[in-house]
Amino acid sequence: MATALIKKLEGFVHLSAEERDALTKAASERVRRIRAREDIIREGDSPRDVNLVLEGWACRYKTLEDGRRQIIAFFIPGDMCDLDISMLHEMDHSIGALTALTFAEISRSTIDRLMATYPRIHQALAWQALVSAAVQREWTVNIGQRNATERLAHLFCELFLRLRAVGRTHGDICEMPVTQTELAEATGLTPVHVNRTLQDLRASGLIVLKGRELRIPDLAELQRVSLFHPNYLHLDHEGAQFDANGGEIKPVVE
Amino acid sequence: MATALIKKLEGFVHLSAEERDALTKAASERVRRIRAREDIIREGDSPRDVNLVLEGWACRYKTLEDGRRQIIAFFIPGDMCDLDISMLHEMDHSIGALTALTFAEISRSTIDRLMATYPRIHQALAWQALVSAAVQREWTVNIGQRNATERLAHLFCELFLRLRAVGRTHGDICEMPVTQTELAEATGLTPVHVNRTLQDLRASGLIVLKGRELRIPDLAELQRVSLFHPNYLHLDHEGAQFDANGGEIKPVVE
DNA sequence: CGAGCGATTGATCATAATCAAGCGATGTGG
DNA sequence: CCACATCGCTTGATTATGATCAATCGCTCG
Repeated sequence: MATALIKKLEGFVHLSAEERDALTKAASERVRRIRAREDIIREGDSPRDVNLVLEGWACRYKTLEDGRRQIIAFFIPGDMCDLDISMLHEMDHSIGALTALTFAEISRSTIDRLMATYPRIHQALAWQALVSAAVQREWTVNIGQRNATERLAHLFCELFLRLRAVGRTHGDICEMPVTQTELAEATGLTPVHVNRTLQDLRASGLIVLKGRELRIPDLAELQRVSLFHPNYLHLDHEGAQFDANGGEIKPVVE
Repeated sequence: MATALIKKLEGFVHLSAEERDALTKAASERVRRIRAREDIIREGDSPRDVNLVLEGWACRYKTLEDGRRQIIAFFIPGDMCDLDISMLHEMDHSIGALTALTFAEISRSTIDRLMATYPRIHQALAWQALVSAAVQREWTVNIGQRNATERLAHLFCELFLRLRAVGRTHGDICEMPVTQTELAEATGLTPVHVNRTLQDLRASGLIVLKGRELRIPDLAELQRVSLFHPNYLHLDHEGAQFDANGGEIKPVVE
């Protein structure tokens, strides 16, 4: 089921029933399940299919030869790993599961057919690729300029909004199935320092984090302390002009 | 003149004379010059044309409301700023000149026509977009995991190789027309610390940096100390199968 | 029950930030 | 042509954020 992807894309453009079906079908072709900590693909491998996360979380990461690891991106349900990386001969990073993971392997040809047949899907996927790039840029800012508290708070804001965009929040609660070590790897901090910073955030009432669940009692306040601005997520239905429900359809521009 | 761009793209695929002409023509349509520190476009603006750097350096950056600035990317001659960002309604970052800058404004329609007419150009530009994304990822790793010495050394390695790919090196020398403050903004360090770290790098003979010129006496050694691996730049003529000089031409896959 | 993992705590250390001042080159206006 | 302002670089002293090292605790699972 590609409900998360469809929900996310519909935040950009309304899809027709046919288009939704086509996406669902593509995402059902080949469904794989792996356990937490297994890799989907590793640095040095040659890229194969496009992977769509259906259930669970994954991450993109790079490892330095002395073992330091940086998580470069989190993938939540509805996220596609590298729509077009197949043009490169060799992966320059790895993708691994953070939790038990269900994902769809979608072949290059299926994606191509999908995009050729349904210009709106092409548009929507291209838009998602742009948003992913914007997220990557914001991570650079986050690690480069924000202190530990801001970094973690900012990451929580981002993940909460992204989860909400795929219908994975319940009120002010979302899942947060990552270890403190993984948060550390994503933010460029040490696990010990993440632990202490989380305690600060909890003590100030900004987050309620327990087990694999995060509650954000006051999102606006958490955004304020982390200097978070959601503009880079481009969540505001920008593709309305391409709607399935009327509105002109601009030529697909890539 | 789009020689830098052409040189760079030809590191990926050989272009025909006609294709080179088409690129040169597109890059001559509208040439603009601005002074150092002026912006090409600012966060909040709506994206317009594609900008191609012809001469000088520029950067992509984001500013936090309290004034902290992170440089997210450097643009050197031959670099295009956001091939396809026009799909977004609003810039989530700014692009500014680091030096006196000459750049070509290429309209969306010209780019589209170029890519539609010349599949190899489409391929090559798409490849460049992927490389830019890979560079962005590596910056995340750089800032997140490397210490000050490694970060600066790594940045120098990257810039040197990118400059070499556009024919802008002379032996082991390249231009480096950025201030220490800008290096600080790019690496997430303070200017003071950049200054001291540069002194260390100079003292250990790894770099000779003076004025706006950088010499790297032993690139392999600089790569070693910065844990630099050039794989993410994908410089290895990966698009040979799309060559103008024989070789099958695969369908454009975007 | 023991192993292993993730979270937590304490103590200490180090890298890098901050604050403040000075230097040298460049450029400009009186 | 000199005085002065500016900018980028450099230096010193001090501070602080976050890293490191090491150990413990609680929980789950085989």
